[in-house]
Amino acid sequence: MSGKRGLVRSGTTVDQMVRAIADRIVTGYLRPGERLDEGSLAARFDVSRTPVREALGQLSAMGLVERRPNRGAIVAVITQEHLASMFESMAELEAICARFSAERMTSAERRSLELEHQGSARLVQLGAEEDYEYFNTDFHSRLYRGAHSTHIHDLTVTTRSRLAPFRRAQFMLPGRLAKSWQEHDVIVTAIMRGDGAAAGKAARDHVSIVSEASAVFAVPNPMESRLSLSVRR
Amino acid sequence: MSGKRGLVRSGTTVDQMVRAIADRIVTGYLRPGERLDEGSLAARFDVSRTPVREALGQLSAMGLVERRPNRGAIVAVITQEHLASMFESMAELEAICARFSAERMTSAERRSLELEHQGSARLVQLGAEEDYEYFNTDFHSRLYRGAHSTHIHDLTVTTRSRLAPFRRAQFMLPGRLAKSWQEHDVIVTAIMRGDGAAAGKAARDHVSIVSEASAVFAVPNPMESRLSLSVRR
DNA sequence: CCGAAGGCAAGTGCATGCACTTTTTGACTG
DNA sequence: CAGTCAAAAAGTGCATGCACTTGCCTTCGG
Repeated sequence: MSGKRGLVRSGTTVDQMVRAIADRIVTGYLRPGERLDEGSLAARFDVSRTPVREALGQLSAMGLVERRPNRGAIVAVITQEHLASMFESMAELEAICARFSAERMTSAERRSLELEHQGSARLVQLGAEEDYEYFNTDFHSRLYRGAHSTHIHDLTVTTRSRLAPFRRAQFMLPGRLAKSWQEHDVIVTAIMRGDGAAAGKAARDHVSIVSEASAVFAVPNPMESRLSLSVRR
Repeated sequence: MSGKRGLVRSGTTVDQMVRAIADRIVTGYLRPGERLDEGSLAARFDVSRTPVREALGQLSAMGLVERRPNRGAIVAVITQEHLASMFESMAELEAICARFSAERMTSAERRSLELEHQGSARLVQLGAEEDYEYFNTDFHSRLYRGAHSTHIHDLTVTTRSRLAPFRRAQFMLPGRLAKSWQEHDVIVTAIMRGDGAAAGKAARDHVSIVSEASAVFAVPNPMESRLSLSVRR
């Protein structure tokens, strides 16, 4: 090995590669359809191709990249249809989490949720988009954890991360912050009074609205992004 | 390479390994906690360690195996708690599929579902456990597909496969076949009349019952299965 | 007889190399 | 000048090798 790795964090090299690549995909730095060349990635991270290959395999198992035998890997291309399906699933998963949260959250969790939610009102007034986005992620995480079910939690988190590249679009819409807060408010209120059905419905509606906002920005046709990559080279 | 592989089916070597190992885990041939030695697996399938490692990585990403850095891989050990969480998720996912099926199945799908379901009554009368199990898998697959949502379908299928090792126990209970058929019947009836809510509830209840039946057979403590492996060597 | 230290065997983690497949390129032909 | 074909280039798939880590077992001091 050529000494210590460049950007070491923790875990094995493969784990680091998985995180590094997943990060770049989820944040949109690597675009759907973009070619993932083993050699280049290996050079880029200063490792051999072996761990890169393993990382790509795992990412492919997670659905973040697509692997065509003998023809390399690309960042997973998501069709309009599949995207809709993922948002739909997300809405259902959030609904489940909200419902369970309403039924199962400890009083400490409830207090904390409400407190944070009320605090976020300030961010809306200030129009602090970025801070609100940060809070928003936290808010949803609380719901996932509040369901007190590790597997539901995992399914939801994974689905959410796969949707991440498509969510960024939503905040470009005017008045989005206030709207989002209102929707959160309905969810929180339902949870506070232990009304699972209402919390579930509110959460589902919340996601559905985000979904509609994002759909507009989705890639209409896989071909497009596939073409764009040749430019990059 | 040492000529053609022993048990070739299709795809790359790694894919075959993933399927082969996943199969052995899901069917219970490999037991939770059992050691997965790279060298032995490589010898067993007559490949080098490289594809075995990749396969284990992917299986770990899928949650079927657990990898401890520098300390090898074992078949994922599922705690009582996590198992409960998975059954719970499964119930919710099945509920979603049933609800969507009730709302979205084409008339051809409905007809076919009902036909197959009615046909399975014979298997119950005959007490054909194995055949019924085969039909049962098919029945549920129809519901998953009937939801017309690829992502929900995927989530459900993966969760189901992870639960597979724990489901085998259910048919040991007497009168299980008739009970299962009755439960299916409620689901089918609700789907036929397009009643999503009823179909969802029925499907959820159906899984919950299986869950209770299986829980009894689950490993009470991870330690136990971890110990059993040393015997096998 | 118990426990710590050290060495050994087994096994993992990654780099490298070679065979094979796909893609590209460029000369040649109709 | 477009189309075809072959050879080179690029890139993937797997095997092999070596360094390192872990767990075990021996050995020695207490």
